[in-house]
Amino acid sequence: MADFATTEQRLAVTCRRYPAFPRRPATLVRLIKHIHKQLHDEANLTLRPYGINHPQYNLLMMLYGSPSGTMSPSELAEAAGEKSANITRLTNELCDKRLIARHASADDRRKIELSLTPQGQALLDSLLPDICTLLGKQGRHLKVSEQVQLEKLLKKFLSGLAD
Amino acid sequence: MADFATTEQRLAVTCRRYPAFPRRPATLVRLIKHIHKQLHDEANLTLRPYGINHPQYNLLMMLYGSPSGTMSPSELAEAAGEKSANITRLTNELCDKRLIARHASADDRRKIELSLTPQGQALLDSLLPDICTLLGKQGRHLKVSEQVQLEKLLKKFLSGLAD
DNA sequence: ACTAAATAGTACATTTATATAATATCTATA
DNA sequence: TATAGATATTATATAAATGTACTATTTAGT
Repeated sequence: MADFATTEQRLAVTCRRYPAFPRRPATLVRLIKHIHKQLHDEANLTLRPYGINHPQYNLLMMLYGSPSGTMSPSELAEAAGEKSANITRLTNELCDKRLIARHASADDRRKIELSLTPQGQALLDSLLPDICTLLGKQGRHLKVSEQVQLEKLLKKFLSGLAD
Repeated sequence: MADFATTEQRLAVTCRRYPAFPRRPATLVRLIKHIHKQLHDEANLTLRPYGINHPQYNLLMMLYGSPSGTMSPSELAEAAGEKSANITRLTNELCDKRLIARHASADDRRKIELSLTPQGQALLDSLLPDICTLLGKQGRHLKVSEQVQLEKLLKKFLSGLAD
C-alpha cells in the first residue's frame, strides 16, 4: 500500500484505454486516499493501548483546542468532519467513559455544551507524548520548507473542492 | 468543513496548551483528512445516479487499470486499500449486479480471478465522462506545475509512513 | 401574539467496515 | 510422501457510519 508504483501503472493503463482520463488530478486523489488510510491506521494503532479509537481521539482534541473549552454537538461534527448523527453515538461512548461531559446551554435550550472532564484531560496528557512522537515520525521525510510548501498546496487544493 | 481557518485556530490553542505538539505535521494530517472526506463525498454524489458507491467504483477502476484485466481478491484489496475481509462483500455486490465475474484460477486453486463483465465495462464507459469532469473540477485551482509539485511532495510524505 | 420555517439534537433502521477464525490449497523440507 | 507452515478466500459476529424521520426549541415574518 505504501508502494505507489503499481497504482501508477494502473493509471497508465487507464489513460491508455481512456485517453481523456485526467491523470494528474486522479493521481492526487489516489495519493490522498493512500495517505489518509495509512494515517488512520497508524493513529488507531497508537491509540489502542489508551482504549480509544481515532474518531474518539479527534473529538477529544477538538475540545482540547476549543478556545472556550466547550463545543456543541453540531460544532463538534463540523470540526471533526463527522456526520451529526454520528456524533451522538461517539459522544455517548465518551460520556460513558467519563472523558467528556454534557451540559445544557443556558442561552439556547436546544443546545448542549460538551467539555472535557478532568479524566479526559488526564487521558490526553498521558497519550499526547505518543501522538507527538507519531506525528514527528510521519513528517520526518519532509524538510520544514517542504512541509510548508505541501501545506500551502493542500490548502489550495482544498479550496477547489466545493462545499 | 472546507473552511480550514477554525481548524488552524484550534491547532494554535492546542500548541499554546501543549507546546511540544508538532504543529506542522498535525496541520498536514488534518488537511489530508478534510480533503479526503470532501473527495469521498463528492465522488459518492457523482456516482449515485449510476447505482454504485465510491468503494465499488474504486474496485471497478482497479480492474479497468489492471494490465491483465484480472485481479485476485487479495490483489484488489491491496490496490484499493480495503481490508481483505471487506472485499468479499464488495465483490459479492458487484457480482450480484453482474458488473464483475469470478473465475477459478487455473494454476492455483486457492485463487479466484475477478474481471469486468461487458456490463461492468459499459457502466464505466457511461460514467467516466462525469468522473473526468469531476476530477477536472477538483484540480482546477492548481496549475499543472503545482499539481506536479504537490504530487511529488505527497509521494515523499507517503514514503515516510511505515508499512 | 401567532404561525411557518429553520435549527439542534437524537432514535431507529439500514448499510458499511472490521476482526476473528475456519476451510482449502499450496510450498518446502525432512 | 508426510507434514508443518504459509497463503487465499470466505463465513460469521461485531462494530462503526449513514440516512431518515422525529421532537423540542428558536427565529422571522405577518
